[in-house]
Amino acid sequence: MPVVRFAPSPTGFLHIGGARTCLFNWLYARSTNGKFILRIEDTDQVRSEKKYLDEILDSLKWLGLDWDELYYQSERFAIYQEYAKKLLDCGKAYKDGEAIIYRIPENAQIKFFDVLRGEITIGTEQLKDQVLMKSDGSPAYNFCCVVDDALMEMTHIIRGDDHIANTPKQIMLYEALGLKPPKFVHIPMIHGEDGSRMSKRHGATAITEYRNQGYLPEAVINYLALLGWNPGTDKEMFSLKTLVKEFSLKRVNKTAAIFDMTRLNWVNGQYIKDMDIDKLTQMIIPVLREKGYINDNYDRKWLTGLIELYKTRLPTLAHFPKLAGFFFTDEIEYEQEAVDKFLKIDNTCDYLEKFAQALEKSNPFDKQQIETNVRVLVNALGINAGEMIHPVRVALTGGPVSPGIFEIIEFLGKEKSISRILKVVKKLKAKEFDI
RNA sequence: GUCCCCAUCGUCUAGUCUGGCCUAGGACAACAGCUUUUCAAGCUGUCGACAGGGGUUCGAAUCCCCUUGGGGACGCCA
Repeated sequence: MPVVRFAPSPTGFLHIGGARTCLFNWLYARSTNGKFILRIEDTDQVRSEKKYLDEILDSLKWLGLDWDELYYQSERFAIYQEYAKKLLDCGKAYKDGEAIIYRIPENAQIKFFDVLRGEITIGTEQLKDQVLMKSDGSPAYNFCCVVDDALMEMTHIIRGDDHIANTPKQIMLYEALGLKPPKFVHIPMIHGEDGSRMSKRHGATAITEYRNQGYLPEAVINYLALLGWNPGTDKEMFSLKTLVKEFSLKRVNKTAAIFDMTRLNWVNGQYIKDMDIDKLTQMIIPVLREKGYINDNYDRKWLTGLIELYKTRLPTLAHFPKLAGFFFTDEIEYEQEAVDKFLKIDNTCDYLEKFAQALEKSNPFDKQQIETNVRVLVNALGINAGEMIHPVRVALTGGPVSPGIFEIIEFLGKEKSISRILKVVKKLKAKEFDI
């Protein structure tokens, strides 16, 4: 039975690259009926923090990646000490103060087989003696990693290819301890736009940031899965469930991938567009609460309808309050450019007043009736509907872009729509828009 | 600097192992059109790549070598 692990260090947030490494391990385990172990590498007592641990665990749960067993290296120091002593006793390691150091054999070639890359060879002249146990009694990474991977009976180590250089060091320790090495699978890293390793300066790297920005876990998973893996078909929408069905290590590639936010946005938008409307509403409610746009008394049915209007326009959940904010506040910020283009036109005031009258007469106040009345008005005036609609849109929303104007008016309501239009007429007459 | 890894459209990639089906396919982006009250969505189309040079072969994106380019590792961090 395959056994794999993800081994984050709680010295920082769960990184987008770490999340993908975790995903590939998890997928391999779940697709092979194997075991997925989460091992917290908290050996650095100073830099490890509870808040990071909590954040990592939360992020994994949010992504839907569950684990079968959980270990903390900080609870296993005695084990590492014991194994270090073995190496000391047989002369393969020596003491330097309190520290225990592994002696690198001279003039040897270390070979190992990487599942993706084939055989990799490194001469031991490249390596320095390795610290096994530090002077403070804590184990060094390459050592406790080997001990744990062996004791936990890992069959495959799937990790970033930045670990290739660690592998020969670890291979030597397996051999020195008489333990059987697992198979190594070094997956490519995720890079930023400039082609270097993804880091903060490339933008958001922590999974929580994406969560806070309104990305859906399904979208993040889908996007990440296709970064370095592909199904060999044109299919590109994958749930965790379908990934489990189709994932294969054989289809993981060797080249680093550049993280493309634009594509993530597209994937996220696809999920939002196709999401169950009630579920989507449920997810947007907290976003609106946080903005102070709604409190406990809101019209759920109205809100659901409104979100329906916007769901094809949302790269992220956070875009909803940005795009539809004018429904929730009367303090409209008028974009100067839109004002200049659509409001500062000869007959605007007259048109707007007539439009308001047409709204007044709309009964019932729904988009069909509103449109009918407006079309009649437009015909009577002998103008194109657009000449009327564009100024109205700016008056109601403050900007030149929105969903269909008649829907907007229906959702805004008769009173608000009319008062906003008349307010703009007033402003125009008072020349308040002139700078 | 030393060692290691990698190399197909701007980006993610298919094709490479098992050479011919590749006048190199798909998706995102960009651009154009349809629709139309704007935007989005949707549909249609356009632009766009085998890093370079040598081999091997009847035939190379695919195999080999070199060059170049990019990345990573060289901690009592993980």
